[in-house]
Amino acid sequence: MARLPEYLRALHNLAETGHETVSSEGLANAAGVNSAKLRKDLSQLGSYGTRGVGYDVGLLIDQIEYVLGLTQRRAVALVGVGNLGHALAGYDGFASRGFRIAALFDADQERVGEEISGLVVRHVDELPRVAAEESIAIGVIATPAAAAQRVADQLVAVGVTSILNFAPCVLTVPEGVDVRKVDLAIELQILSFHEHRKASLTALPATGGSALTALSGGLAVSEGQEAIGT
Amino acid sequence: MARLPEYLRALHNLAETGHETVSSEGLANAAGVNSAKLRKDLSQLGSYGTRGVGYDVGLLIDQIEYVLGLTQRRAVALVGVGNLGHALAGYDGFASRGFRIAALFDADQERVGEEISGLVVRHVDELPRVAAEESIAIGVIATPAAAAQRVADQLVAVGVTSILNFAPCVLTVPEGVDVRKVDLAIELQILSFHEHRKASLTALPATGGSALTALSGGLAVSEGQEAIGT
DNA sequence: AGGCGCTTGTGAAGACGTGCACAAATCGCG
DNA sequence: CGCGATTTGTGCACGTCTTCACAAGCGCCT
Repeated sequence: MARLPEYLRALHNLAETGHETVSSEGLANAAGVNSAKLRKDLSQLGSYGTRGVGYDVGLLIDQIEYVLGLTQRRAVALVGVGNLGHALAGYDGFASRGFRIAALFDADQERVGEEISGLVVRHVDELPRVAAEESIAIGVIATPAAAAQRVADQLVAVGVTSILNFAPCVLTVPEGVDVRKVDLAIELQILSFHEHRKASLTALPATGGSALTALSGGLAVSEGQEAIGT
Repeated sequence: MARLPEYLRALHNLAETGHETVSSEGLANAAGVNSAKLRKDLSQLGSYGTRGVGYDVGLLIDQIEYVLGLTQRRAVALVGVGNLGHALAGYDGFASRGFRIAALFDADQERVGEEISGLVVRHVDELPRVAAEESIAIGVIATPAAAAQRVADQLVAVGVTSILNFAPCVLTVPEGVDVRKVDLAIELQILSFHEHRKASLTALPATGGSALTALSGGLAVSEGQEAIGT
């Protein structure tokens, strides 16, 4: 599931603070989910918990890392070293969690040759040559939307089957290629929606008839992380 | 729903290319979703389509922007101008889609005073004063994980009720505060999982008995955007 | 005016995820 | 060795989301 990485992060935290075992309740709190859900998720991996005790932290980390395919350090190619690409190239969270940025590309000759945190930016047309040397598993697109589809095609052409897309557009890829999209503006717009909803609710606390407030009420329950705590 | 912003983006694209109306089929393709799903989503807003013709692009844009609360340009406070924060501060996708970065903060005195794309970085302790001047609607946390919870508390204290968290940790906030989390490393790990799955499937195409491959098969269907096209 | 093609809006069925509640299992202690 | 405390693993029910399929409605052409 998509929650496994979150569990893994929480487990690493626990391991660093010296915990040998965790109960599902404890891990669920650390990961921000329901304990029953967590148990169900972990039971899918094969049971690695001991009743009455909990889960062995180290063993569980190994298991999840194996399932996620993190036993091998995958090489990532990053295309587009603009504002965002720059930040991604320097983001140490990638290296510390099982990935290695293997190459940087851009279409702008101005940027080719620039060195960013130890890597030299190459022209995107050199992608086939570099891919032949290194086995690129994942491509990251941090270009403007207009260039994203072309870059995706180029990545697919050199054998990349997983793409992380930061450009605000939908990509068309052949079957068997996985695309995940991260759109920063969309995240803000979703928050804006909730703001708008909250403002409407406080403004008209009693009236609940309009389509808008009905919609808002229905959507409130789909919120991911809200009001955990105190 | 969380899909509305995606529809909005697609609609803006269509408007720029001169389209006056769209069919649900056309818009669904542009947004990468099923057409029935799109119709159901839009019907929740109140019916703004004409049978036999389609949806009026301009009208639909206005409607969605209203529902998302984008009629007012919301002020965003960004805390943490490290690698990622720097990029976010300069990201023009925010400004072009209804948001205004109102202030930049950091806890590091080294960074305070630095100017990034027209804004001066202030110390995070000045947050209350700035919040009193400008009505901050949304806070963005781009700090290391260790500092995130403290920053979240500070944001909540000055009245922020929506937070976008880029730090790899779960935040505890009071009821009524919405938190959305974006973790770049997790996105890569999910892709890695799919890579691992694909590799396992090609390696052992016939054997389907292990818990691992069973898990993988079940997860394949939960993929968001896969194999649109050709 | 009438019919035809196209598109929306929606009812119903199915798949899916979620959470409760409890049985099974393990450890520690007397 | 037995008992109680604790925790996992899971059957079951519920609500939600998704998808198909089709009736209702609209415009255009004759």
